[in-house]
Amino acid sequence: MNTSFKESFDYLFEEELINEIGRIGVKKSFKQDTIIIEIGDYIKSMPLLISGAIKILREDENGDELVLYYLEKGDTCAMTLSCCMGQSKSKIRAVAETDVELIMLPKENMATWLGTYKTWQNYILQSYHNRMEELLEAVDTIAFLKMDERLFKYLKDKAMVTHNDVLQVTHKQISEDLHTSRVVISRLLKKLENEHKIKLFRNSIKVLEL
DNA sequence: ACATTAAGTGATT
DNA sequence: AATCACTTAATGT
Repeated sequence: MNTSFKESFDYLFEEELINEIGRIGVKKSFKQDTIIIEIGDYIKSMPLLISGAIKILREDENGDELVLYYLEKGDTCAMTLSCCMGQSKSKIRAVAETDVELIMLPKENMATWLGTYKTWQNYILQSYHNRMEELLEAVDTIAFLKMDERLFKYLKDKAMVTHNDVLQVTHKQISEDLHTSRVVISRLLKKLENEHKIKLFRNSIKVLEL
């Protein structure tokens, strides 16, 4: 396999495992905004994220979306893990937030590796732990924070995963991610701008306070 | 020049 | 916080 992969996982796994992943894994790329996993998909392999960021969404019966959390380099998808264990379908949608590179591993291997590689076991358990934390954070955000705080957190998160304080996004797109209306977003963004936390442009927003 | 899309705003619920 | 109705500004054809 290639060097970008090693760089990403060097510090996580022993050499043997790295080599095995290199042998078995299949590298895939996704362009920005493409859907990587759709709700209802059966999952036959699990992804390891090498570069880029992935947005994890939930959707209700009307097709309205809500962003749960982001995945970054070195992360894997906990939904995939639980899908691989059981035989259930994906209950979330994964969309490439930026251009994405990842390695697909057949689900058969990830089960056997749990026994053979200590570092792998650690990684999987740790991933579950992290995802769980992020999920709780997402619940807190939705349940306890007001819309303006949610919005600012959303902007900061987005700036974080893209490593760019200038976000290429319209008010309408934001309202869809946060499951609210465009007018509300426009108003709150205006307020944030007056508080000098952000700067507004057409089709983009610069985050000033990170 | 005209149509389309993004964004701003007051009023109402 | 959501919705309506309307305005203004930017951009594409």
